[in-house]
Amino acid sequence: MNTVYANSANVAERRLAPPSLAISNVIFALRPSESSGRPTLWLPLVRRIREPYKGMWALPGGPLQHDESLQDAASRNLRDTTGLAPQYLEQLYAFGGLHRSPAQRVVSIVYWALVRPTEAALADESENVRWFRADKLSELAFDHNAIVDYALWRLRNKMAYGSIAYHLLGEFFTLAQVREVYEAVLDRQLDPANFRRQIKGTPEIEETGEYLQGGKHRPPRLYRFTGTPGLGPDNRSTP
Amino acid sequence: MNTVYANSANVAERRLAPPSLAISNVIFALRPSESSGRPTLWLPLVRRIREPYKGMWALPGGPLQHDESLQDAASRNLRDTTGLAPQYLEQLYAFGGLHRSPAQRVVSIVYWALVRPTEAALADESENVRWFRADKLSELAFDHNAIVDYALWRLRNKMAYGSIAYHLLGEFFTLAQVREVYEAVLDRQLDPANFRRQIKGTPEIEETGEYLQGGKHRPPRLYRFTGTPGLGPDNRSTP
DNA sequence: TTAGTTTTAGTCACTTTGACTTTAACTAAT
DNA sequence: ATTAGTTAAAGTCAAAGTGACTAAAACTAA
Repeated sequence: MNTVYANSANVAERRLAPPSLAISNVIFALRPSESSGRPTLWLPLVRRIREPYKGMWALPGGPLQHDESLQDAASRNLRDTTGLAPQYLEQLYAFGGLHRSPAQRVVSIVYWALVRPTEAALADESENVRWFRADKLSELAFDHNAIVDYALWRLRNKMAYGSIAYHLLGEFFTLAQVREVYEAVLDRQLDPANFRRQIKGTPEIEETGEYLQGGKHRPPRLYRFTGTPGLGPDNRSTP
Repeated sequence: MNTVYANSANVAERRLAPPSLAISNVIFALRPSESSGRPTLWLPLVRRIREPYKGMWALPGGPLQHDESLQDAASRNLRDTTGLAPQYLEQLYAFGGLHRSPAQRVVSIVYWALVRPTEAALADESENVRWFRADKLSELAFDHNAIVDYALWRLRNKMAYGSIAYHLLGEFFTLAQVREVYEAVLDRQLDPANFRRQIKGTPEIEETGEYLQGGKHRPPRLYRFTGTPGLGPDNRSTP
């Protein structure tokens, strides 16, 4: 039942504050690694400016406003903290352990997002907002390391099945670029020829007449993704 | 404090109150269909005894207590309302649309559960708690029809990949019984020979020396499931 | 004893997958 | 201008997996 049980709670329980509700975001984007130059996964974090965990890095997030849905809250927070409008946004999980935050009980509904590299390059960065490599994070505030781990697990999972990699790329891309996304996320090399065969088998990938010029070698053909984002219960309107 | 808002009779004030947090459960179990006798999916619903949606059927659920995790709250509610201790319990989704409940904003964190038929048979049933066929539900309270639809989608999805069907069966089962589970959930016939080949290929299925006696035909061998439940972020301790 | 039914094993064509080879098309160096 | 080097793109081949089907084995009921 979804009704509020405020009346049925006994006095002792009523004195305790109800858990507060917050939204957090795990935002993935590709950036070239400083060392190899190959694309790798990065995510933006914000520095906490108050207790608890003051000074530590944490996932962007904030309280849920009364007039916005969960998804809207995630979108807004994304825009507010990083200036990003994600290409892909999906609910990850609701974290509600008892001791996630000292003193106050917080239930965090976490979303995960994918943004294109062009957008990620424009993202606000400042003293208190910075991008980090997703696989080389230091200790974060709260349980945010575990949350990022789970988001990475979901990303790898969805990548292996669904067609999600394209949301990390621009509108036009080469098949080698798609392969680099897979290699970055799955963290292993893939055979170029076999990978190409598989990708070309998916109907959501469309050949364009264009070729990527300016490279050092044979110019690769450009492709376009014509599919739609995934289908959670909130956005099943797009079939 | 929550009582300030909850006791307020003013709807406008309640709109501004922080959303209240509730837990709901979609509980699946197999029961023989009245018509065909073949196993089909059923779930327990509770009748609402107060507004809103008074008199209508709804998913079991209730508020989140201050001293229990989300998963614990789901377990407890399951036990309280139906007397069940599920074989499988996993978070489904957090539903937080603005108008899910009239007057008050409610965010529901929904869990879904699988229970064995032996347990399901023992479940409490009363004037206000009854089991219904999952594919023949009437109009439920709130957005609970959509929630059940999504839970069904997840169940079918997980069934197609992971080894989850066994949580709807007892400790020992025949391969034909496993096939019946798949047929009930996926709602299509499967070739017995090919299905058997596939299931026998999974390492989590163990042959026992026992055979199911008392049937009308050749006695089938009994098997046992040796795998572990799925791995959400909350229960990744079992690898 | 026989007919009927389910369990269990096996066959065969077709598809998919991983490893590998070959050719095409371009740039950079000689 | 030619050649070496590199990537793009297509193709080959064997192994593994899948769907449709056949057939034998093992039981009950008539």
